[in-house]
Amino acid sequence: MLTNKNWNCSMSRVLDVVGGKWRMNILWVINKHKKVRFNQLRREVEGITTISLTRGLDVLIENQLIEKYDFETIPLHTEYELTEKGKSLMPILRDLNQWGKEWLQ
Amino acid sequence: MLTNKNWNCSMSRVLDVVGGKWRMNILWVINKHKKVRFNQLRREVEGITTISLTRGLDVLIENQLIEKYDFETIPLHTEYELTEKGKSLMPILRDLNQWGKEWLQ
DNA sequence: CCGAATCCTTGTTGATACTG
DNA sequence: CAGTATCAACAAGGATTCGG
Repeated sequence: MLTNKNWNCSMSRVLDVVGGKWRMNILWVINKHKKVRFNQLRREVEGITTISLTRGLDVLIENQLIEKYDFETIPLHTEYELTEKGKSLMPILRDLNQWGKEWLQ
Repeated sequence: MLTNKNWNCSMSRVLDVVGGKWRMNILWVINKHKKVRFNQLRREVEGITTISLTRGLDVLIENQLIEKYDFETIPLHTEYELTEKGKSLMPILRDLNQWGKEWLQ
């Protein structure tokens, strides 16, 4: 998404990680539940499709904001959970959300 | 960009406004100068082209985060400045930037 | 149940050239 | 100086189908 490395602030990297259409919302819902399974996530992030959810989770895992736990059972069972890094972003997400409520009706 | 209206938080609208590739950086530079002209902005937002700058400014003006002042002289002279709404976002941008520095090397 | 693979549509960004 | 017009390239998102 973003490639320019010469900026004088870290905003570009931040948006690389959480700037997509769904990613902040995915984080939001995971945070609400602490641990959450794939299909529950899909139900609660309203409007998301399985592929967008998969891609969003992939990016968040790559950047270590969340962790995936794979129980190798049949049927499959996976859980997603915030890492410390992910948790450290939540206060800012709350502020952003609050700002949106106050200023964007 | 974003169209889903049913989310249980305002994140989607926030990203509509400031989620683009350059927009937070444009805000950042405008804030640094208080008032700034087009070409100065283009020089300081490193890597941006005139068209991307124009588009970014348009979105920010539409959403009333910045204001444009047009001095109808020859040669042309314009200035951009943050509105109260734009200023109200700056603390959060600072936090995001700081988070990026701490967690994304 | 939890996804991956494929194919397709749309949105975003950019290069270049040009204008009042 | 401060943009616009046009065209091109690519990334993001989505529908559907398939598999362990």
